[in-house]
Amino acid sequence: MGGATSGRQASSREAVVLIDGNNFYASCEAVVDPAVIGRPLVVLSNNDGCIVSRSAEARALGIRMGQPYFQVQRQLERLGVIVRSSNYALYADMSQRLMTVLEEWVEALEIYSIDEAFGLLQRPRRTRGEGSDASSRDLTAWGHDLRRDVRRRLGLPVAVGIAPTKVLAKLANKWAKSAPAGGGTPLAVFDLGACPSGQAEAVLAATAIEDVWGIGKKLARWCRLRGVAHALALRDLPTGELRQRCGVVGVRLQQELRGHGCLPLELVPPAKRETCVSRSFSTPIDNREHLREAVATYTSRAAEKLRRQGQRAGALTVFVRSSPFNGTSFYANAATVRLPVASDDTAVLLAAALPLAQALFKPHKPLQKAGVVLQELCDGATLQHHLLAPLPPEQQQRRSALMATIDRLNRHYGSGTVQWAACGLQSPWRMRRSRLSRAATTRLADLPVVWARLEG
DNA sequence: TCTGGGGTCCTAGGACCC
DNA sequence: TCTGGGGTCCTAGGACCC
Repeated sequence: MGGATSGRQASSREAVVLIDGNNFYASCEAVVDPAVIGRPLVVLSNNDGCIVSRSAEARALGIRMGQPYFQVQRQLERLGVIVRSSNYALYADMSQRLMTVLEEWVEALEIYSIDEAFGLLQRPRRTRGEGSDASSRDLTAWGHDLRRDVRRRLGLPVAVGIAPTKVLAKLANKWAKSAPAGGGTPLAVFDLGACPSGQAEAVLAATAIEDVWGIGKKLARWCRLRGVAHALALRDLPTGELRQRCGVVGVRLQQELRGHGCLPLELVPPAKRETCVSRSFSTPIDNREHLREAVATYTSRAAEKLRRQGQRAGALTVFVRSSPFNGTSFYANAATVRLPVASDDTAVLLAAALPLAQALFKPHKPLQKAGVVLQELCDGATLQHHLLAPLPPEQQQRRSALMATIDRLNRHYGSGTVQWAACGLQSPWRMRRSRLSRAATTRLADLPVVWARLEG
């Protein structure tokens, strides 16, 4: 078993708060290009594949999340919707700024994803003579202050959900963002923990089972068949039955719905167990050389991530697949190698990955996607010297210094400034990002690189 | 023509050991 | 002769998340 955990559970006097960015990617685009404020805008996934974020105005036009772009391209043009390729450098930077602000507002913060974080804070004690209204007003007012601060400093809209547990905080946050039954604007801040119990139950009863955190497609279908249509019914389902179908995960979820916290806040992100880089190709790959280039590119990106995380990999998997959509015979395959000694050296990882790419390629099986997964990750500081090490210690140190220099150059002058020859240049399979926003909050040096790609 | 990417956790079942 | 049963480790696959 692992060592000490960094998790922290809310005490009975504490509240869990979930803060997340509304339409985060679309909102980031509006921050760097105020001309789009108030206009319908969508952000596309990698390769300009699907819609992954919509401004409120785009939502109001009935544009659906996850919809393939090519299916709605015409419609978007007709409606005058602004379309952006995803700009992860921008979103990651805005995310970091957001988290920095949030840290000032809570006692402990768990960064849960690029656009959301859980926090812990003390629930104000009720003084004599005050009803639940007073306590509610306190944290709700706190939430509105926080929203104003984030809006003023970053230009981002956020919603705030407050409750005794994480699952309930997610639910409260969803409630805060949904429009009230009679119409009107959403609350933006909602404190479930301050409601009288009848009112809290009404909120649970109004939350569709599909909207409960932890209930995905499969479990939602089972719940519906079982007559469990909303969060309240799930909360009150016999535990034995839930355990049968969903195991401990389901039981924990139910406990959290009942207000008994069993998902602690992870205050220090746990070390990654694996790291993956994968992409779909802009055009299918039907040639061995291109697959080698793609796998080399993903491997060197994965190696960079590994070094940034301060880790080494003990095993490496390459996977490939054809398109699942075009009806012809589907091909998917993967191969794994163990490294004799865990490594974070791009050259070592390339030497392991390229033969796998070679072996996985099949003529007449055009590939749509490939990826590299680094596994059996361990702390980079340990395991420096080993009897089986391929290089003597002083040469290993020179390799590490070389990697660090390459990483510095790429960070400073833009990704791809220094790269391995095996990665190829100007290859036809590289990602499509035809509508990338230009403005960057990150380093100026990134700008020429972006432009060069667009013009090339 | 064109349908995202990167993770985690849990369980079941087999191999192996004593 | 007797052919048990519990533990651990590993892997594959399923389900979920944003």
